[in-house]
Amino acid sequence: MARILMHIDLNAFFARAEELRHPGSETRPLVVGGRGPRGVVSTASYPARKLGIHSGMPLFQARKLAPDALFLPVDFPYYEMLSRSFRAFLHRYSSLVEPASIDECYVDLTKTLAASKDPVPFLKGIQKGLLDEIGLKSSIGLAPTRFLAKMGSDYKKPMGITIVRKKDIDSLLGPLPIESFWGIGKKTSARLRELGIRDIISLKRSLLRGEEGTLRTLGSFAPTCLAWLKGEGDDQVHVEAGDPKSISRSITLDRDSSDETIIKRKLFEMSEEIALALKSEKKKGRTLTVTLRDPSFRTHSRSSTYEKGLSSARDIYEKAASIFDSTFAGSECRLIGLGVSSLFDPREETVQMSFDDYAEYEKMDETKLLVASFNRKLKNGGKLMLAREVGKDGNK
DNA sequence: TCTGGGGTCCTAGGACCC
DNA sequence: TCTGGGGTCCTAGGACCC
Repeated sequence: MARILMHIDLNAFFARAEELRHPGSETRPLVVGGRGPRGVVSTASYPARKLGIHSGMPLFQARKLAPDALFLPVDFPYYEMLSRSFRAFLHRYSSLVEPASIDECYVDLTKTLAASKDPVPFLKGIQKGLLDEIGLKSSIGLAPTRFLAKMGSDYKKPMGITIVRKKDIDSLLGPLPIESFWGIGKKTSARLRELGIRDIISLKRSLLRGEEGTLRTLGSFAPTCLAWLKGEGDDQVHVEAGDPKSISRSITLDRDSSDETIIKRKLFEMSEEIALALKSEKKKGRTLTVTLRDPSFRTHSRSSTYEKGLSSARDIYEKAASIFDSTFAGSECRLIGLGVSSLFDPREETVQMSFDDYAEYEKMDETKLLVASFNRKLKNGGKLMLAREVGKDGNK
């Protein structure tokens, strides 16, 4: 049976959050942005957007466009708090709520709305509740798949409600510019435009015809795009947050530098933060990557993998410094970054086979050998067991 | 005074193994 | 001896999203 999914997006979330604690600011342009001489706009309020200010724009440009706007620094802990209220609010309507980012959620409303002929009043109730109780503005998409629900919530902002039924895909989404397709960004849309594909319906037609250029441009994404535009594809809402795949920190220096003491101090600070984050996730990381952005904005990275994994700030820093010394020493640096990936849970790690283990291994029957070979492949993900062994070990 | 920061996923080439 | 063919892991870079 078709599912009924809602995607709900908080409109200009950071800017709205600041309006709530700066009474009287709602009618004037408000810009939330980073610090320092190289800061960029994080979120612009709607009045600020009217002046041409948008996310990612350097702050000095935004100041030129709107010298009288209210410029405020990003305050993540405050937005996180509002985001928690937002999610708690949604849980009143469904137990199946999946946060997609700090300001958006997917909600499975199949049970709630299956019998409903007109879901609009229900959705308006959600919007009104959010606005009255928390002060947040939202837009909503309702559809049978995640992609269509997401496209729906983007269709009309702020405070929009868009229902994307399978039969309405072409008429509703067809005329939208190719840039608005979720997953197709600047580079790909520019290439598609060169092929004459300017809107979503021409993309769909081109995919249906199997045109070479389009298939080549989209690569492995092509079949997914076509499925999405047919109303197929992912319709699952995942309640449990997945484990992180990587943890990283980076900092853009106020001005370019090749000063080793400055850069190494940054590496050290980032090592400490990463170690802390790893600890709270109860993870270790096997691969360490040092990233450097040069003054011409080109990004370079060097990574190294350590079989036993890294977790302490000291280990991370020592390895990071050695990677830096061997490849980037003396380089002029705009941004320095550090990250760990190939994360694993050390408690689930299978141990190196000892000689005794090996003797045991020799005596195993064929099924056990198969299990053992699986376990060797499951490098960082737990351990496969024979059913009859499960009880023996206590749990899992 | 151009262009933040934290993520995910994909690609392509090389090493290594069977 | 003109050159196999998977499969997996690692690395570097890129596209994209919020």
